[in-house]
Amino acid sequence: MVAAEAGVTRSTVSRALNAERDVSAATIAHVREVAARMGYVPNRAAKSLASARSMAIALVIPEPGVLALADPHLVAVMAGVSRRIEDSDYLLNLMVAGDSENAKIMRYLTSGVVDGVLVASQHSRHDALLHLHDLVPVVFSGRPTEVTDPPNYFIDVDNARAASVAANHLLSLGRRRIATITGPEDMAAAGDRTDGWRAALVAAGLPADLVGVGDWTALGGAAAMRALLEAHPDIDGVFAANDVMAAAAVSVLLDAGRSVPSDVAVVGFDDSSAALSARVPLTTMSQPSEHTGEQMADLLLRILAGEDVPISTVVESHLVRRASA
Amino acid sequence: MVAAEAGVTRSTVSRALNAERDVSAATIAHVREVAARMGYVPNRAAKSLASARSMAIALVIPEPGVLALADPHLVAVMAGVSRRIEDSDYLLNLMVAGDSENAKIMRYLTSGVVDGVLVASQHSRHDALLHLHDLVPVVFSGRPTEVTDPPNYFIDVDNARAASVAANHLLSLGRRRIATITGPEDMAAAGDRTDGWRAALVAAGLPADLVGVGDWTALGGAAAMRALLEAHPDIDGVFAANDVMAAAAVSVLLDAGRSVPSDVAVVGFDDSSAALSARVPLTTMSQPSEHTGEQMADLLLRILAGEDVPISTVVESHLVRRASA
DNA sequence: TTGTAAGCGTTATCAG
DNA sequence: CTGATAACGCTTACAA
Repeated sequence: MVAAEAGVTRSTVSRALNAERDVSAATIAHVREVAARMGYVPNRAAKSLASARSMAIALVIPEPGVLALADPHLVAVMAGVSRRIEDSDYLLNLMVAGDSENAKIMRYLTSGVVDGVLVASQHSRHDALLHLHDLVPVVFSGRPTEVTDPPNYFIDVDNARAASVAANHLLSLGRRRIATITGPEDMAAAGDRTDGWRAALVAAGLPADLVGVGDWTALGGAAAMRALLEAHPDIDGVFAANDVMAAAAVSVLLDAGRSVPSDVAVVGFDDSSAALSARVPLTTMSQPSEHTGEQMADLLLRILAGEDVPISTVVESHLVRRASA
Repeated sequence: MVAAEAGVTRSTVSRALNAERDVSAATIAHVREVAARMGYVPNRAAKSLASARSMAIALVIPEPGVLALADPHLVAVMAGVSRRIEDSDYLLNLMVAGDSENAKIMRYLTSGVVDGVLVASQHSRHDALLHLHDLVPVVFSGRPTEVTDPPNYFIDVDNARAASVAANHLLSLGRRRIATITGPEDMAAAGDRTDGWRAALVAAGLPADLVGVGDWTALGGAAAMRALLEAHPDIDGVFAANDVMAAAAVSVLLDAGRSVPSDVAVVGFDDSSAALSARVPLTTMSQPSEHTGEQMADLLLRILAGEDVPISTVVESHLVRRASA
């Protein structure tokens, strides 16, 4: 460590640069001055090897790149995480994990380069992530697909309840043939929303038979809507599990000559930017996406600091009325 | 290293796990079997400290989080990078760098945790990145704002030429009051596009006075369009420096009662997803965004492998005609 | 408050 | 082909 040319030993330099304690103020100032002048940057690998901490946190998005980043909810979660981590001492590593490189990522996450892991949007096919917490603290956004023995920390809305609220709103509008466009079947949040929608219809004495499986994307949502409409032209209400699919559904409906909301009322989920840029502004279930991200980061930071935190945190969701329903 | 319990020394384990050479096939098989059984994951910090390589690459997006991820061009670049890196031995670290944490990021990039850096969307206010290549190989997407002494590697379209093509297309449509909505003034690509637009108008003997400054975002594009329209109601053509702003401009025009393209013709840039989801499908200058990402990654990988590569790589752009012009 | 010295978990050099 | 042994650059008791 060349900075020892400041007239002191490496230990002192280390202390001056990090601890701020057990060193005289004068030494601190001097060492820092010299370090700055020499453009010294501590080697992070050596640092974490010696201290057994990396001061880095990984945010894992287990989705093929492009897909994930087209989802405003996920992007907002990322922004929240990023903001909260920024003003901590930790550094954020964003990893968009396509299916292929899952093993690679797992190896990375367990190799000691990160002190904690944040997982957004977990699918059941990525169940390795569920057991990652044996080796490093993990916080999920969205209920994990499986309850593990030491349970996983997570932040989520009450998806089933929120979906029921959405379905009930459509019912209160007098709709009787209410379909749902779901998220991917291997995600807990998606399943919960479908369950909530079904419960509301059943409670109203209606059959819950109109289900189109989507995948959060506009393409998937449009395809589901088209199939639904063709098989059941009498549809008069749609609850889509996110705004992106809802917006796509609105497009399909309009193109098919139906008016929204008079012929078919549509409710989305997320209250994301997609809700406002849809051809008909969407009525939707709000979800504090960015706040969720901040909460995830905050929780992890606290776990890392040794605090005790609750396993699950429920964030609020409520109906936001706009033009589509 | 517990795996030494396989009956050999650490050295042999290391060789068996990495090199595949200087070890007998039998030993390799045995060691790997034991390692797998024990769930052994090499410590990455120790590894890079000893080998002086991290096998990681950083992709830096020097934009405040949300902004960047709302830009389909950037997202596509990211996807391309990600794809190319995935099937290399390197690991990708995505860092969205808000203004605040610039120093933090610079320290990270120079601390030896990454072997190379990819920079998307560089602004002149982030000029520290321009000199990063003294310490670690760097490849930019988009011409850097400044020519440094050892020059920086970059991939870009010929922005000025492409902008001229766009402006000339509007001219060929008989438009005479052609405005431009620019990108942020501190980005080279944005400036080049404005220059190209200006050159075309001047060559046609027209004044190039209608300039609205945008920032790549829908909000910025809409604001610029509104201001332009108010100050110059006679506008009959608009060249927006990206599709997102072009789409926003179309919205503003329609809401102001102008029809597109009859009253005002609009040309965008990128040929991104935004071009198709605009209220009037956009005529735009294509840019192979995802390919650009792949090229960036490829170039860096080759530099890392010790190959000689060209400083600048120009990718193709051409006019894509749709409804808006 | 500062120095000394022992690691941290790997790779790499050099013998054997 | 394999085993010792010395780094890698830093932190951290433990002494001084």
